[in-house]
Amino acid sequence: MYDVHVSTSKRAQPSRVTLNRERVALAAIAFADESGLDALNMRNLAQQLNVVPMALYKHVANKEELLDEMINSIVSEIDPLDANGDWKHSLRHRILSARRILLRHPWAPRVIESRNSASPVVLDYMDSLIGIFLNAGFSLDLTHHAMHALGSRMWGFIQEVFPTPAPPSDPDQMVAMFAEWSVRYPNIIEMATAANHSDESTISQSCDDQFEFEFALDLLIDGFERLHKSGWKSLHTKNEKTAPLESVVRRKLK
Amino acid sequence: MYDVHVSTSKRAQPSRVTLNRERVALAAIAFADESGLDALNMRNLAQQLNVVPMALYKHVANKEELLDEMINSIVSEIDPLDANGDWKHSLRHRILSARRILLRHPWAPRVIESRNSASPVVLDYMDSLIGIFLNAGFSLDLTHHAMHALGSRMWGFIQEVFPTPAPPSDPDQMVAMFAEWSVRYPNIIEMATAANHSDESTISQSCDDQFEFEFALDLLIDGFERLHKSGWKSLHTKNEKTAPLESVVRRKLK
DNA sequence: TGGAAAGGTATACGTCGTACACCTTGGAGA
DNA sequence: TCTCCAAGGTGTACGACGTATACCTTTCCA
Repeated sequence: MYDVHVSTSKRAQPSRVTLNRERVALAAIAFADESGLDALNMRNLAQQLNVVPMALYKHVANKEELLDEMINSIVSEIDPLDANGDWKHSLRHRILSARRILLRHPWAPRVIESRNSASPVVLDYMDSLIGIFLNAGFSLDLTHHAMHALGSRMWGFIQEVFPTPAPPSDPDQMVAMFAEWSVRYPNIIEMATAANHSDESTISQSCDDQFEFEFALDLLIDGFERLHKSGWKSLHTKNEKTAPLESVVRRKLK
Repeated sequence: MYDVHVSTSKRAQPSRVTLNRERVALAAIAFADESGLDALNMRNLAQQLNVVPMALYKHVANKEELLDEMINSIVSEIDPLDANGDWKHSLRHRILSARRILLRHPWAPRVIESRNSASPVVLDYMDSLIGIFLNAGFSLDLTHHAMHALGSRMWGFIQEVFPTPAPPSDPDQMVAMFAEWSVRYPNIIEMATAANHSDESTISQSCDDQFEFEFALDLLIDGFERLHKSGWKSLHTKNEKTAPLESVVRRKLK
């Protein structure tokens, strides 16, 4: 599987120009980049490729698989691991590379979150991140918790839930809204308008997503480092039941 | 708006049993809890309420609005802010309360992430979290970045992206998979089976989501505290353009 | 040269959200 | 008491979408 363009011995490449799984995925990515994920459906994509909708099903089993393939394609663009440098740099670099790619494909977070199992390409990426921790001497459990703590940030994004609505364009309405919000949501308003109240503050209306991302990422990474250096171990009570995978495998192997 | 059950002076409550926005939302929540979000559609929900699908549209404009209302309903269950106690406790308590509610409604994260603007109920909750920081003396910009850093965690969840697939139930297949993965994803396997390799480790196969959540939450909260105590200010270059909301309001008000 | 496999096509079905026109019911004002 | 009207429920139908199924076409190897 996933050997998309090896030409098998059974059959050479057909001379006729033809679709394949990769070309379909790339077209889908381009289409989603341009027209948005909601506009991406099998009919539109087929039209884009000058083909009838059902033709796509010769290359992907269904739409879910198409979405999987789109994610595979962009995940494999993430910068490969550079072995040089300390773990903090490697980790940070890898994650920020993932982020750069996601910024080019704004639909990707939604698609990633809707997947329900990881493909080999995705597992490769996760494995490499885990490897960064383990090679730096992190304990297995700290590594485990660190990966969870990164959450979707390890994919280069966090979902910004509930963006506050954009202020209305009509000035009168804006003033009305401002007045109402000042009473009902005083803290939101205070924070949102901070840029003009204090020269020390750096918040602006259009806040810098990249900065926010790195702020949280570094907070976490520094936290990991501190825990690691202090020899942190979780006090978490041990779950007695044996891990099913491991136990069965042991039985079979002996 | 949102005055769902005030009885207007124009018309008393009809004696006939009748639907209203709230009953529709509650039925939708119950249905989604029981049958999953995918099974929630207007036809099924109508059937649940012994009513024809189009009847629902007398109470919600469309399905999106129904989803909004479902979120409103569960967000307003979050424990109210307790003024006593220090900010860390208040913040932690509020967020863990949100989490408890989400655990009862597993569909909620997906719905929350699909909303594209915050309702008043949701803004109330955000305002109260911001208030916790500000009342503790946090600077406006640190508060701002802290809110972003919490990300979806402030709603009591993080999306667990790409859960590794469950091992196959057939033991032979499981062994095969284990062997393959050990080669291709050595770090994942090492971490996943850590529980059985070391008595010091506390990782088990079914890892404790609640622990992971609190681990990351506390890591962030401790980070916030450290930055606050050290008088942290962002070095982030100031965005010169004036905030549009604020500037227009100032012009109008003077 | 034949035939099978790969790849493209045509038609059609089921599910879903929801527009639109309609009917029913129950109180408020005459 | 009658009337009317608005709130609320109904029935039908349409368009968008994913995709099953059967079919046709091209290509290339045996």
